[in-house]
Amino acid sequence: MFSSNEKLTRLMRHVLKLHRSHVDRLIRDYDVYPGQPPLLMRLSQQDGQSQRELAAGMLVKPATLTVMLGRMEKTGLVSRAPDDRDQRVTRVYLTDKGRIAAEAVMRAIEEVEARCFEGFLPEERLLLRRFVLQMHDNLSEWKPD
Amino acid sequence: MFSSNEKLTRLMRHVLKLHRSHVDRLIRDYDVYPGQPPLLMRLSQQDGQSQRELAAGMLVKPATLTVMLGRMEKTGLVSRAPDDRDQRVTRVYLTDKGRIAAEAVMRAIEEVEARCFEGFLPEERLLLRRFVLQMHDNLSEWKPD
DNA sequence: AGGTTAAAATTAGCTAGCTAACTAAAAATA
DNA sequence: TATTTTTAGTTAGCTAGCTAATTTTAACCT
Repeated sequence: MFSSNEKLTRLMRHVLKLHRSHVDRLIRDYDVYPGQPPLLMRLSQQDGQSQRELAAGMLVKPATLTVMLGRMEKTGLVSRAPDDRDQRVTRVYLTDKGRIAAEAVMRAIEEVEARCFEGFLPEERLLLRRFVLQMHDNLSEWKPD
Repeated sequence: MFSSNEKLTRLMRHVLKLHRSHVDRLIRDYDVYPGQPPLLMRLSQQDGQSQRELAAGMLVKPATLTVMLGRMEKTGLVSRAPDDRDQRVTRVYLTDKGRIAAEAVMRAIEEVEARCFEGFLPEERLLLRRFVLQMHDNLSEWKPD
């Protein structure tokens, strides 16, 4: 299915697509849509972050988050409240429903991740991480000529 | 920036995002939008494929392609014509403009790919491919319990 | 203090991807 | 042959992501 001159990045894209669709399937009953798991994870690690902080942590643009949070507020997963000190910033909180969803998401991710790296030795996992980090450094240090 | 308990898949997602944005930047002058490079590459390898074949090769749903091709027809990168034998199938062809864009895309991808794997030994590349293939197999053989 | 600059969030408008429901043509079958 | 089933493609409606422009509030600076 994947010939050996197939670009590795294409293969990686496909793997991540599978990863995401598995997670989606496992949390289908929680009103959580495909892009939202990372947000729920971050909020359950630290509740009440500003949208800017969340966007930075999720490597996503603030505008993307604005729309996403609007939807999640509507489905009752999060609530928003302005910061006391700085009226510009909006802080985001998990609702009870959101907390339940976040735990389901956490379990789902752990499960998919475990499957994904089944058969990997610990040192292979480390090596893989080193490779991906090197790819990251190669691409992020690259200023256009 | 990426703590060692950060999920590896998240890191991979970020790397692919960088990869895509670099390619986008390099082809900015050819009316080619982010999802279109894979399509142009496939068509330049074999012109006149059916939409179904293209969708399967790109690992994308046919409905996605319908919309995408509509846009690309409008920007003049591709043309569509019904198959002679089977009136259900639509075949897709590169225009002259599309062929020029496809070559630019090819150069851009090669350039980014080269950057991405700079400093990798050939055997490291192979090892990485083996890892990613194993991830792929782990996730695609997984039938939900 | 008052005017300017910077920062946080939103809005508008686009592309990409999905699912589900539909149409039309070909193939299979009774 | 007539009916049913399968296949290719489209349409509608959604989420996710982006950029660019706008608004509002805080910070800065003379």
